[in-house]
Amino acid sequence: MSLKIATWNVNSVRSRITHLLDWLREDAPDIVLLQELKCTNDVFPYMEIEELGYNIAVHGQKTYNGVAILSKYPLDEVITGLPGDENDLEARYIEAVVSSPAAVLRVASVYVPNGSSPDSDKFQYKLAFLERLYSHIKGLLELKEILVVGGDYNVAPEAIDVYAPKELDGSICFHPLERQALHKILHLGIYDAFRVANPHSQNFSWWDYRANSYDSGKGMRIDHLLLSAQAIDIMQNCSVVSKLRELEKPSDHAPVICEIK
DNA sequence: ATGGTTGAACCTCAA
Repeated sequence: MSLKIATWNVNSVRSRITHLLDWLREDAPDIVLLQELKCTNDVFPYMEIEELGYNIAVHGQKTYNGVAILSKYPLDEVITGLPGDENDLEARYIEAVVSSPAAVLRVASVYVPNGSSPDSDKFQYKLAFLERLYSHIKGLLELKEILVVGGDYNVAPEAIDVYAPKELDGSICFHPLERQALHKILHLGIYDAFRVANPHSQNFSWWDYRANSYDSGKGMRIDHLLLSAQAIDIMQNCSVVSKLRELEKPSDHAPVICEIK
């Protein structure tokens, strides 16, 4: 008995619904963490996804952001919004407990702010968000559960995770301050599933729509599945589902998927 | 390449 858990920034769930349904049928992930729904809860395409056997928890927002959890097993204890700032109303975090026959686990879907440019206010919001995520994950890890915090972190952890590390050093998604903030989260003792499963592979999860980036291999690995010790120790594999970036009208992100025993 | 593309909603913003 194993569980497939994936994260995917869909860049509008309504624009990507055909790709999403085809992929759910083909790869049959048990749990999917979605980001950038770009819609409110009332227009989320519940019916088509439920027909494939998924339970759904959505934290939507008009136009921007929006996160969801799809699960073949029941979802309980749903939390929406990242704790730590009651003035932050952006829909960038949802968490739930999944009860599968094999195990009970806690999962979260997170959409870290892009940050725009390192000299902008949005970058300060990104750093503050990562600090709040640090505090929240610190608390979750004390529960000593099987925990998966997956999403679009908008940060590439290491040089191998970007196409041109020297050229990109200091630019958005690869600035020392945001990398430090992500490393601080990892140093709590939560593990980057892709890097644990593939210590030396260069596989990106996002490619800019512009300048033919996908075909020229200019991407970054900014989508991550972070697993607690209880989860990483039973992980079997982790990979990027690049084929979804090759379809007509793709998301600019490809899913990342792992399997736990 | 101070460009380039995409999506949502409005003709601009965020990514």
